[in-house]
Amino acid sequence: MTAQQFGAPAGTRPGRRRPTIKDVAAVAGVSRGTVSRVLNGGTNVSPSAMDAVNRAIERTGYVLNRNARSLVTQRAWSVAFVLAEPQERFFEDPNFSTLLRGCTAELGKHDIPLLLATAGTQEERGRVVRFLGSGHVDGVLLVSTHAGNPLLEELSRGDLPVVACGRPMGHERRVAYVAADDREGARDVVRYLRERGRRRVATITGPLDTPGGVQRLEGYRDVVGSDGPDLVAHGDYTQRSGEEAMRQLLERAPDLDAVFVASDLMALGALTALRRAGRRVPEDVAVAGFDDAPIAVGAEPPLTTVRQPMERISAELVRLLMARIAGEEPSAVILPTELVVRRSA
Amino acid sequence: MTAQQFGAPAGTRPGRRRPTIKDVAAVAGVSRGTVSRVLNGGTNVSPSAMDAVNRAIERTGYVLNRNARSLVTQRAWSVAFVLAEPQERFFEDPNFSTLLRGCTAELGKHDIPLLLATAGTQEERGRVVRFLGSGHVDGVLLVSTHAGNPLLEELSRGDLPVVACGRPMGHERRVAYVAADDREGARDVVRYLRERGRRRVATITGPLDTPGGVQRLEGYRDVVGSDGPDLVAHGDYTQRSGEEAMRQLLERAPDLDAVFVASDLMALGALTALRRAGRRVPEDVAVAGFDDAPIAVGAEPPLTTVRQPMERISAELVRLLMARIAGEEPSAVILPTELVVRRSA
DNA sequence: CTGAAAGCGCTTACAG
DNA sequence: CTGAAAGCGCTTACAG
Repeated sequence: MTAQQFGAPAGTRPGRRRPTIKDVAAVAGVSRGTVSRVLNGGTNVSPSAMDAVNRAIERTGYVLNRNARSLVTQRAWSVAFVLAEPQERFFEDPNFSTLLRGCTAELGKHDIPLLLATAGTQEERGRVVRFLGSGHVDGVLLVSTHAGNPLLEELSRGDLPVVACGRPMGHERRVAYVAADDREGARDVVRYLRERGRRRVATITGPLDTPGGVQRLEGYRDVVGSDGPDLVAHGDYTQRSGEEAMRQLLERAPDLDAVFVASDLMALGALTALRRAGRRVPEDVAVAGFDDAPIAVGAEPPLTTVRQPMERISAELVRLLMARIAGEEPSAVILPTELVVRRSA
Repeated sequence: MTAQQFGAPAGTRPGRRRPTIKDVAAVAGVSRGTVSRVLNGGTNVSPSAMDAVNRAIERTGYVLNRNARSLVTQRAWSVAFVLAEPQERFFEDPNFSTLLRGCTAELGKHDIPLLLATAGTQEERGRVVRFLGSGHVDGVLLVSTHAGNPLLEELSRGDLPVVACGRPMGHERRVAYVAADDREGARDVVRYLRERGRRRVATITGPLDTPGGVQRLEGYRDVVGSDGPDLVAHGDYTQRSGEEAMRQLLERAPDLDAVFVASDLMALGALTALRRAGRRVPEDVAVAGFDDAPIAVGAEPPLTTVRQPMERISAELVRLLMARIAGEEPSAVILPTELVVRRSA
């Protein structure tokens, strides 16, 4: 019996038919059932059968057809990474790539492929919902910063396991999530600024419909109190918004001597505004960011910032998702941040 | 006959069994074959049958099971986006996210999911090769800048359609690719610098085992000639390397009055070095980058640069891959760049 | 511990 | 234009 006997499947070179479980069984001298058992952990197979099958797999170059497996197990053995941002902003954000890389690597260890999907536009969202609903993935890693994202609503209603990156505002009870301890991180850095003798500490927040926007502001207020509303300006996490917010702050409170910015990217913008205004950093104004993005090191001067443990966040996201898929209830993981002192403050 | 009669598949709520082609057929009053035909374009089905099926699909909420389809068609209906970089560098690179976003969106239009895989470490590469070899994707979009990447070798040997982003050095004949016209782009910007009266134009190249490293240097030489080797320094596309290269250039050629840097990220580093050296940009030294990355706008001063048409690159990558999957021969697409003038030069 | 057999949800010649 | 039927490559009770 040669491979030629079988028709070559479309798209494959003739004579190169991929071996199936049947071929392995024939070579090993066992039944297909037995082969399948060793493929699935080897419970209830004798050492000798196990051995024969493994050798046969080796010899035939067999590789499992996941479609066939998925068809019967009703599991996709893959997960989706969904970026539910209305803007293209997130792709500019260094946190995004870090997270994506971390999750890809982490899932790779479990031999689970990551399907990337973006749901920026209305149209994309429809496609994504349809896709996710059609059983192609066992679960989804959801990145969506803004509160009230319709995708989060739709997903949390279905029975597809979801774990969110960052607190899913308004859905904390129903969807699992992992987040850095934004509030505590903000507290740390603002406390640090005060300890270094800064008296007029301003802040540039993220959007107030995002957890990072809200919580980092709360942390700031925990230390500074809520007096001096002139010391608070808002950005949208873009570099440009940081620059503009800093300009406003300097106008409203020319005597400020420090600023805590809710992201490194915005802090970069703030540095530009300060430079334009002729303020020296850190001599005149100390600047601290949040994230410890790669750009923090390259900034001039290098940024003092709050490090989010992105590797651990990725790992926990994947761990939680696997747990959800296995049937566990939603849970939350809050990870500690770390103050990283460089030259800017 | 209620849904309850069937056992609920694992992981699904009881009573929520997903409708299959059989249910649709029953509701429409046709055979499963007919349903399948309308699902696959509707050739050879009467208008009335077509109608009945479509209504039945609507009514039952039917959604196709791709695993079942793939099992018989031997096609995965998905493609992989493989990042074959030894370093984590590429995730820092703004081009990467832009490309990834573009391809995701473009594939989305064809309703084809993108599987993201990284092959940075030896271990990951093994996993990726195994994965790609197991028929889970119909083709791969390969991003690998360095020549002699073992993954490119392995993939171009197999019969899986591959299209590379950027010239696959040493494999131009065997693998399809799309790239920006690096050489022409470099020529344009260097010519521009000369026209603006700059006489001592230096360059900072990318690694010389990458197409961007080689070709942008060639473009520079096309205009400047190959004299003055003291005006050429090499970087590795990181910001830090750009800073260091600029430092070296200033030491070797203190009289330089312009520098063409092979990437915006490195140009950022060059700006830092120039600032430290007390040179004004563009008054003392004009600086031009390459890419027109998002950071180019935020730089101080904003960067004059060469724009790579990333949207078109993504679209062409996907188009070429689809063509390859459909059986067409490998081909190459070279896309024109565009000079973007800002304040730095 | 093992094999024979049913079945996962589709597609596609084949006959009509 | 349509239906009956085989088959894609696996897993998993069921009997032994």
